Amino acid sequence: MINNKVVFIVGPTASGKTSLSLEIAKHFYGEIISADSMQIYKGIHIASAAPDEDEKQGIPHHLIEFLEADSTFSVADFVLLARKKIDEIISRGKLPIVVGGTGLYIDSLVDNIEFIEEKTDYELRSKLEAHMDEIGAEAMLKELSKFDKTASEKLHPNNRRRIIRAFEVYLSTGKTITEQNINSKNRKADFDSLIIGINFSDREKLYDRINKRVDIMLEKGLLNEANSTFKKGNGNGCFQAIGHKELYKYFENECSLEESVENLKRQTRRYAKRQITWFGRDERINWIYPDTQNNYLEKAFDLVNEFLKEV
RNA sequence: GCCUCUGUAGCUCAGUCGGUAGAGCAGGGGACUGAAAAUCCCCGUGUCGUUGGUUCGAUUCCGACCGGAGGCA
Repeated sequence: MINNKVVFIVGPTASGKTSLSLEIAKHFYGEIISADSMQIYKGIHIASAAPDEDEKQGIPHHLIEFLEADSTFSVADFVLLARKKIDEIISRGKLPIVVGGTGLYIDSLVDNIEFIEEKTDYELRSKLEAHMDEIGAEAMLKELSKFDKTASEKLHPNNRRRIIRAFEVYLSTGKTITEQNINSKNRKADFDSLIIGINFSDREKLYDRINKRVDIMLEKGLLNEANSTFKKGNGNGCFQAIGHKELYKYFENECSLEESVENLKRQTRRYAKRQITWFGRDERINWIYPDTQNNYLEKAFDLVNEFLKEV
């Protein structure tokens, strides 16, 4: 009987996911699949904290730095690619380890969310954006309520992006986003998941790590890297990444380097907080705390061992 | 040493003609199904420097003391 088992490692940025995943990969004969919406891109190596060749320690890494900077990408693309990688790794008799901080990607994979065939229609999207600019978000919500009351009641008028998405789905498929969301959960994943979460009991410790990591990024040449994307960004793809856009203000002489760096650190801290909120609601996650458990690595190994023993 | 200004939320500061106080930033909580490192929502109790006095009642008025800034010698 073939065991279809996948280990997930999640947690906020700078919590130590990469090094934990390497330890587990070495110990359990695994390969790593990144579930990170920014590490997929080329050109932001430092800002996205993608592992260097020597950091990878010979462990195969997948879905890292393979997309051009301005390429569009979506959760649906991620799930498709990650599924393929999981199957490949299992067929090689190795353990797939999915590592990342993008909660939406992780959940969609774990819960086997089935996305519809239709690709994103960017033309339709910009038309809808223009339409919203004209008539306003409130009016759009009212229109939405005519065909999808559930969605319209859940959406806040300021959340323009999601209102537009609700229209996109309806106009391109004829089904409401509410229906689609229900249909997307018809089948469970055909693999078993163990989710390990890393977090710090003391948030300040995590924030310290974030601040220090940004300093290290600067030493590694973050300014040069950011300068190479400066003025190329169209707000899509990797240009949304925290790490470059905060420095643009400095390049434009709108603030000092120090202010830019402080802002960059703050944005990263806030991002970590959002990640903690996202993962916090998932009761399947087995949390480990490096700052208060000095045997946290053993604990993680135990979790994986037990998981692999299960039939 | 004397004079003036100042001490209110983690920070910068409002304010109360005496009825125990509120903004911005920081921070916290939450949502999340094709842009997700994105997008969006909600949240302000603090010995009003300390201590005496006046008062029914003081953070607010008066005195002293202790910090801070400036001026005169």
